[in-house]
Amino acid sequence: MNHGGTGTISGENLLFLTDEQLRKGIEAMFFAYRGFTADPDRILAEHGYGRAHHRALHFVNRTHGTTVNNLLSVLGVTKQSLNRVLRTLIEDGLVESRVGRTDRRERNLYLTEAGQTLERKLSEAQRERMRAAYRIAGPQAVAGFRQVLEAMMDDEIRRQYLALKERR
Amino acid sequence: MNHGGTGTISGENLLFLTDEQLRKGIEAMFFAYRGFTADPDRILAEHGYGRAHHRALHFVNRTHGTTVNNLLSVLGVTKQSLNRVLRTLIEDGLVESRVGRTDRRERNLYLTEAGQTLERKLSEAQRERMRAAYRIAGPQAVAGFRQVLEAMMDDEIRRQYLALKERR
DNA sequence: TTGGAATGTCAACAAGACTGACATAAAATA
DNA sequence: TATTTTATGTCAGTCTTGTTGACATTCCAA
Repeated sequence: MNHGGTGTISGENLLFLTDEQLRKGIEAMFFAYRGFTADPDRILAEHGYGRAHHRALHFVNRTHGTTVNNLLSVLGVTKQSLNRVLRTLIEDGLVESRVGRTDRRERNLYLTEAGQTLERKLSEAQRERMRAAYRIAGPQAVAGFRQVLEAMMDDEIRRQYLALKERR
Repeated sequence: MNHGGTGTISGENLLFLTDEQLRKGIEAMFFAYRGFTADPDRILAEHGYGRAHHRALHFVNRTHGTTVNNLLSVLGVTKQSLNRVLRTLIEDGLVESRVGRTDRRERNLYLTEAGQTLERKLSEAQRERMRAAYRIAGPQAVAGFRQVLEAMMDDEIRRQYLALKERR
């Protein structure tokens, strides 16, 4: 059985990919994702919302005026599922849905003042944890973190992620 | 507005932590987790199972003879929720539940042959994606990846993760 | 020996995902 | 112009997986 060190000397590239190393990565991903969502989850619960609402708020804020269809492909859920979430957010006055100018079938989505307030609160909590993790791990680790995550995405999703990443 | 480079020169440690950088990390985490679960999800669906079953199989395999209580704290769900999943796995002959020897209130959990077969199939699919991502990103990136993930966990969870990590 | 604590099971419910069917309005096209 | 396609929304029903509450069993310590 190979040792499991994370040496950087070339030649270890093969030894490196043991099932043990991979398993650790898998478990780290599982446990870290729990931490990743923990803080927003607490805030959402206070408001009677769930993770689905957070995702919608995040991406509406991210791309002001996005259409429902656009949001669907980013979130990777069905329109029925998204619609339920979106409807409550609109009813509660956090999201505004305007009929499209050029194509009146479309709905352009925007956050209201209240929506922006909640979104900021959620993302600030999530950023704070990410910031702490980044500080502990250091710049070089962060670069590696993002590289591995990007390589882990499905091709189609990575395309969307990269397009989104460059915006603004 | 600061530039967003991931430079390694010391002194950039502060510039580095812009909201933009943090947001990219957050979105990368979100999209990557989808990829992370995609392959097992497909296999599970064929068998009529969900992610909860995968998690149970993984950790029962990981720590043979573990108790229900032990599993609960690792998985972070209620015992009732876990019990439903566990019951179907036992009924389907993938998991065996033996009354504890020293404490007969406890149940010790084991994978059967069939359980091991499915677990291997699932973890092999997940490892394969992780392996591909690791290969693309390189050894140094992987080290950083794990460092950031570990820093992102809740303290209690990290404690469990590290204890689990050292096993075997 | 008895009452509390630990462990596990059963029942009922809720959130949020899914599919399928269908309605409406608008755009695109034949 | 008539027809088809597209974008969106809604209703109904199902499934997974989380929740709480109630309860049975077992162990241990007062």
